[in-house]
Amino acid sequence: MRIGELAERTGVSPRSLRYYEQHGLLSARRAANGYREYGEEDVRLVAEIRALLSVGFTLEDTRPFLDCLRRGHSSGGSCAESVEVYERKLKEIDEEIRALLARRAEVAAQLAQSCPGCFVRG
Amino acid sequence: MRIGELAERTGVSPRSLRYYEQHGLLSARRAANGYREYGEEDVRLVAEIRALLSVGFTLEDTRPFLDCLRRGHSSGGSCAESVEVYERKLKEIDEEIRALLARRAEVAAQLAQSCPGCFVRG
DNA sequence: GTAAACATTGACACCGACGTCAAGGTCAAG
DNA sequence: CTTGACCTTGACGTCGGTGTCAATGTTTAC
Repeated sequence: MRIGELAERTGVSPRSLRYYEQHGLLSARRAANGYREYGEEDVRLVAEIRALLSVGFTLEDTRPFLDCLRRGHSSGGSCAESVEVYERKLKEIDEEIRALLARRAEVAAQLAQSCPGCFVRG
Repeated sequence: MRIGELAERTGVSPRSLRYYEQHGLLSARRAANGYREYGEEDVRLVAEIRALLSVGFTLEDTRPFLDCLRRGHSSGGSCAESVEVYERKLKEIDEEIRALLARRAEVAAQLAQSCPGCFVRG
């Protein structure tokens, strides 16, 4: 399968696939003419990348999951390294939520001060 | 007062002050030599910018607050336009919080599936 | 007089995941 | 042979608020 087909089957642009490869997340053997050649398993790898990106992981975060799949695991998250990433991300998200709640309180307080009549639900 | 003094008094770099001016948030008359000349009121304006940036406003968001102060109001938030910005920001923050909570749930669910033994507080 | 500190404008660098364009090679169908 | 669809690499643009450097002019202090 060449890059166009993989792109179509995964819904990911060729540009992105090359980008993933450039960062060592995907690999492809080359045909005689220099074209990238992918196998069926790459569809799964790309799907894993997208699933993780969609929940806020960075590309770098996805690396352990791909390694895990390549090692033959049926789930990318079933390796120790992946679990560590999960837990780190949960911590990061919790921290972001806390920061946002604090910001919300500050903004609401400023609004209340500037505009005593304005009612702020929350 | 020249830019260096204003920078020192507000704790904002000269670079940032020029950037604010470039985006029409601050203005300065020019001395004969081309140097920017600021007045006392600019200290207040810069403080307003920083206060708002620190709670997550963009530079553009601060514009109504500065206009409000220039119109003579003692608080930058006591004009209708500013209140609108406050309310918009609260909505944005609430939306971000909701999105983060949703992401957290997704990540926790993925982790639970990959690693049934892992306990996730929250 | 001269060095240090300060001012000016302009422009590049950063971060991340791409979109998009450029300039070209490859290949199947007509 | 030609058109057009597909592939290649390389490089710039995005977004925001600066840091930093360059090259040059000004003021201040000794």
